[in-house]
Amino acid sequence: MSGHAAAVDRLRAQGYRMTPQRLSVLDSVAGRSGHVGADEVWNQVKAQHPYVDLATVYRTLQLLKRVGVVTEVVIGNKLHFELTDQHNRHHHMVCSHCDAVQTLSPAYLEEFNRQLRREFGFAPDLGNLTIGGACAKCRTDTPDATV
Amino acid sequence: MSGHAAAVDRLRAQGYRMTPQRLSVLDSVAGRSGHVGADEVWNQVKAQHPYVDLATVYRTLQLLKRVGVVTEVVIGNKLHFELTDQHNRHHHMVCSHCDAVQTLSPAYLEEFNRQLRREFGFAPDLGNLTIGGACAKCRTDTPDATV
DNA sequence: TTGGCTGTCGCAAATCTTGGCAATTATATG
DNA sequence: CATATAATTGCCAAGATTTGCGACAGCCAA
Repeated sequence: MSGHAAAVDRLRAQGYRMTPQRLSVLDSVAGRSGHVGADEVWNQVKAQHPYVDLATVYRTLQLLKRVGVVTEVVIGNKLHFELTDQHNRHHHMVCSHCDAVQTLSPAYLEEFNRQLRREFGFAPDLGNLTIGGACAKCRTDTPDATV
Repeated sequence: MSGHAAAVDRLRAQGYRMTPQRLSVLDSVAGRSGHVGADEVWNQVKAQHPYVDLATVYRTLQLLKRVGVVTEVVIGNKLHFELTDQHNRHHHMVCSHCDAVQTLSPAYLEEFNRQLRREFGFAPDLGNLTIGGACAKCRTDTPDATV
């Protein structure tokens, strides 16, 4: 729970408040090693605070994302969230056939990132990047990938 | 309209049928230079075939996407579609503040694409890539981008 | 302390998207 | 050209996510 002090600071710094509901949502996301869906979070949160509304969970997840505490990952067509880990940043490669997720080191995109900023003034939020495609196992029946 | 012969062939080749509804949806997407939302497509389709259901539009768009005739682009939290243009492939940079969309040449990602295949056996579907971030105009208040 | 300002919450309604199912229709075949 | 059959549609409803709103609580100024 002490690990949440940083999150509280981050909220405060931007004029937001830490509430029991938000703490509970944060706990839920932090309690998993991988990604969590909003519905899973809700279920866990309700165990502690049965009255919490699903809308609050969604709002909270978006808020935590906005202040950089959690990272959003699009898997299939559901949103998942994971704790933002400054020391182990990574992207995601999601197989569109089997929904398997692999992580990818940011090193692979550094040059790309620089180019976008230099040439377009566009600051990509690559903490948020999810690359769809076919994983090694599912490659067989996939037509030529487009670049 | 003659351009749709290719689309019909593509459907046929995979055992699908061409129907008036589908033709109408295709017309609607083809009639715009940029992206179209499902609701916009629906409105246009209804002008020709008033009885067409929105679900049919969604289903058709997904179908056309599956056979490679249209490309799906996630903008804000809505799905948009555009005609797949083999001769002018591009990616999208979407500003998460103002939802502005810029296109990006695939050239920027060729090396990245090769790397992913070589090192992970992962075939990214980069025809579908959408990069979130902050555009030049909205950059000011954005915290440091993460890579 | 008293107000007032602002952030939050729960609830309900709205928005976007997908799925089930019976009726309809495109297409190959005779 | 009529027929069989499997794909497709419309309609309905549910799922997933977002938004508007009234009520309430914390915090700062006077």
